[in-house]
Amino acid sequence: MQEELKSGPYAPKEIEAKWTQYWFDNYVFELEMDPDKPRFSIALPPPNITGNLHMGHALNGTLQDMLIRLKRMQGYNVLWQAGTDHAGISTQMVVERQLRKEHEEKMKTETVKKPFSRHDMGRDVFIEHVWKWRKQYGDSIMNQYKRLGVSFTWNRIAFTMDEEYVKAIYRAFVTLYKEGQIYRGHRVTNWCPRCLTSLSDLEVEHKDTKGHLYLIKYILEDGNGHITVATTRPESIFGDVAVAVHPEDDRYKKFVGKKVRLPLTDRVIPVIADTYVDREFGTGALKITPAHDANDWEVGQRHKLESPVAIDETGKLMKNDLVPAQYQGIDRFKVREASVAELTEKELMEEVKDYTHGLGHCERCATVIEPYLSLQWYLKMSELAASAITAVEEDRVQFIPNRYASTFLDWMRNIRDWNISRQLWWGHRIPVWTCKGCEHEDAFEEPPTACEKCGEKDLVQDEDVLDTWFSSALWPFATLGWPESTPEMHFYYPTTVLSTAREIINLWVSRMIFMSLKFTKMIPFKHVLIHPVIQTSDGKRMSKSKGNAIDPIDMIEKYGADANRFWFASMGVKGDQDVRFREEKLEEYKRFVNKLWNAGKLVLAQLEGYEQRGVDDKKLTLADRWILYRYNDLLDKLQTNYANYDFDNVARDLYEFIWDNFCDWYLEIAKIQIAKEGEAGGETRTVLYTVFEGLMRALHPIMPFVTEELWSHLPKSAMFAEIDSIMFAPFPRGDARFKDTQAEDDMGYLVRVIRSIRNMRQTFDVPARAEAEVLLAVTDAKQKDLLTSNLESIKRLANANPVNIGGAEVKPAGKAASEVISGTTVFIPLDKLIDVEKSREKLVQRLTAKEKDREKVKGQLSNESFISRAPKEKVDEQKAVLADVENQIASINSQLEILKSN
RNA sequence: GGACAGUUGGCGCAGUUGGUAGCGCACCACUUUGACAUAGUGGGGGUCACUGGUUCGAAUCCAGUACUGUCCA
Repeated sequence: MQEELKSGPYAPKEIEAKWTQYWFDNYVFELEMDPDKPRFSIALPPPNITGNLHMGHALNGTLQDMLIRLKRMQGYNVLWQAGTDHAGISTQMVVERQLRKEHEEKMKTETVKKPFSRHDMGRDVFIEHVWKWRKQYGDSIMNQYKRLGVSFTWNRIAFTMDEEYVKAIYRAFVTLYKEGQIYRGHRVTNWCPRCLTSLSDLEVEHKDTKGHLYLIKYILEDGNGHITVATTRPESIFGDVAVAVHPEDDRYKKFVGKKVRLPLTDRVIPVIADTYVDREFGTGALKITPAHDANDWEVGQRHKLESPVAIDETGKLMKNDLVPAQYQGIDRFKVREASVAELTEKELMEEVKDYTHGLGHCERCATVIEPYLSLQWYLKMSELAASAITAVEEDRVQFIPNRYASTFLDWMRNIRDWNISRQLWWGHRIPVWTCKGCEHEDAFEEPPTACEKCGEKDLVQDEDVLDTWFSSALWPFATLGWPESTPEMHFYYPTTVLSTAREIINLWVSRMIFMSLKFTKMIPFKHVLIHPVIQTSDGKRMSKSKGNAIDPIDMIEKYGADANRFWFASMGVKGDQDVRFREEKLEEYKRFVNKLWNAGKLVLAQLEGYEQRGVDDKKLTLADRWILYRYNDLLDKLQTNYANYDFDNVARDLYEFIWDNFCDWYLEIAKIQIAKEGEAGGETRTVLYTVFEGLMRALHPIMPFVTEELWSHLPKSAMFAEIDSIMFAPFPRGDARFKDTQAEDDMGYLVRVIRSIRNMRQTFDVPARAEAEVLLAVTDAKQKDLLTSNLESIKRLANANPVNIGGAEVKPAGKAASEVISGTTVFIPLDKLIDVEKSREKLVQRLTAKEKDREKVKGQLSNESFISRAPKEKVDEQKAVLADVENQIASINSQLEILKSN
């Protein structure tokens, strides 16, 4: 890989393609299990096979990759288990849509007349089609991940429908079934009339929807008046079995036990009392429709009422005795309109109020959920939830940020039994068979050939499939081969950290915790990182349907993977719950990568023919000592910040070090030093090498491509002889030997002197190209020494020449601008001063600001309580500040004087 | 309705034990010197949402209010 380093600006596309190819060609993503090494493992939240890489994936992928690359470099054996999820509903919808389209094409040309139905096609044929689709498109998201540069353990990509994975699911199901934890129940569930399946509570999205509250009169059977019932769903009236009031509601007490006539039909139903009724809501009287409302169903059970179904699974009114003929087979929303008209006409509608309420929608297709009475499989939650609650309460599983632990706990403590069945074909079919002979029912890991009880061969398998989340709940251990006792399982389980979005805490994280505790007796991961959600630049949720989603692949094309990754890192884990996407940020980090690239070119040019050796402390200049100190300080901070998952600080510290310290100051001074050292060479090139080479390794987890490219061109010491990629080079650590706060102070002084000269030059409009004459009056011997030994730097970085250093008596003959820096007076003679007015304005402005500062500090120092009660060091500090401000004011004033006399 | 967050220069954000408010973009001025104009240098710009409290001292701690957002019901 040693062709020439490309000249010109950084070109991410080529370099990314080159190294991706290299990494795959060199099998760098294979699993290693060295018993002597520490372990680190992450299970990637498996993306949906129908999905494309979105911002959330890219952000989460970057954060995990940073950890994986860091740990790999720190000598850990790492496993990053990636793969995809079969996504029952989504995939079935996508394939059905495709098949329907093909079918409709056929309808145009052929004699086919009937519209598409998967039922006509048959279950087996349909599933074959889904598999075909999965083979063709199911891995596209994994390929998109490659563009981001993630270092998955690529040879272990898993899928929730893999043969081995399926075994885990059936083992889990059968175990729970045999323990009586899984049961079949007749319940009102969330039903999607479009997807024709039940959904769990979490797959229902509550959206505030404008609707109406209808106040409908239910006439008493005996003709003596009526009860007005409030409802949002008049079309469900045909499924009513009672009117319920609160037992202590004085308005309605007298009606309890009487009967009312159901409007629009002749049926007579009782008035019952139940504390479930909220007296404040509507009129305080509720219609009870057990088959179409989960709460009503509970009321119905308590009062031993029937549960007649009035709306079918497609959302149309039933064709039965309950429903008047004109409404039978008509869609629920049409019937709502029509029945409202009819009620109004018959003067049974007392009032229609505008009413906004949270209405459940199918998460996948946005259809309004129809609560529907049906037979479903449930997993009991009380026992499983208890174990997960304990694990989090005892901090065995920790959330980061910690506040999400309570989100988790609140949900777990109020959890209801989990509906795990879906009326779909794509997924893991429920492994329960019923004997046609004796009706004996049981669950099996392998399909049974004959009834255990009566020997009958004709057995029928349940039609439903399992909720996709049931299978993903096993992800961290099923991917490692459970229930088999595999070496991978022993080596890498429990995983170290799970990184995901907060919206998935209940849906997935909690379920992995209790499933893992149940089946492996271990927690699935120690830490749960919750990362922010990326919104649009105006703070809206990105969604494909709204068309406002940003495609991360487009952004990688435009700005490069490294720039994108750096932005993701800077968003980190903490901070705002929501992060707004702004393309300008990518622009900024693209420039940052380019800056690094150019710095790299300079460093590499200087290191031509350089042979690596250790730093000789005795030969170091101030700038050398300073940059080594800063560099090692950076490494220490990286250590801490990575340990705390403070990705944003990791990114910020690197950015500041590279741009502000290394490029702006050290590189500029290094050029001067190298020119001076000549061919013989001093320590500059060693320092340059030490810092830059280490920096590449320190930066690699965030920006794998540019660092790999630059590092590959650096001369290597023997230590790296066997290492063919920076990703296996050791992550650098701080070295206490380079801690040098004296260098920090001295360099700070030097920088301030240089800045003072630059500032005065521009204040007094000294042309940028002209060298300015500078006089430095310095009394302190050490300062004098510092200035003398760094004279070249001052000259070059402030474009000053000649620079004369003298004692307190030094003073320019003519007029001069001056400023006092830590006791040193900086003079610039101003014989050829250009624009007096402009300079005066600048000085006056600065004076005003300084005077404001002075008043502030003076006020503080004249406050007696401050003097007496604040710590002495703080008081002294403020006194020093005042003296400094006074000095600066005097200096500005004297400069104004100079202008006056000009 | 419940819970949790956020509110700092035009925009996006840092600010970890309370002690003269920082960064990036944008803006103004100067500079195309041999890593980089995707750059360098200098500069302007904020009573830290509001109210009250604790303290010698509050962006920082406490209470309340307003607005924004997320999750749950």
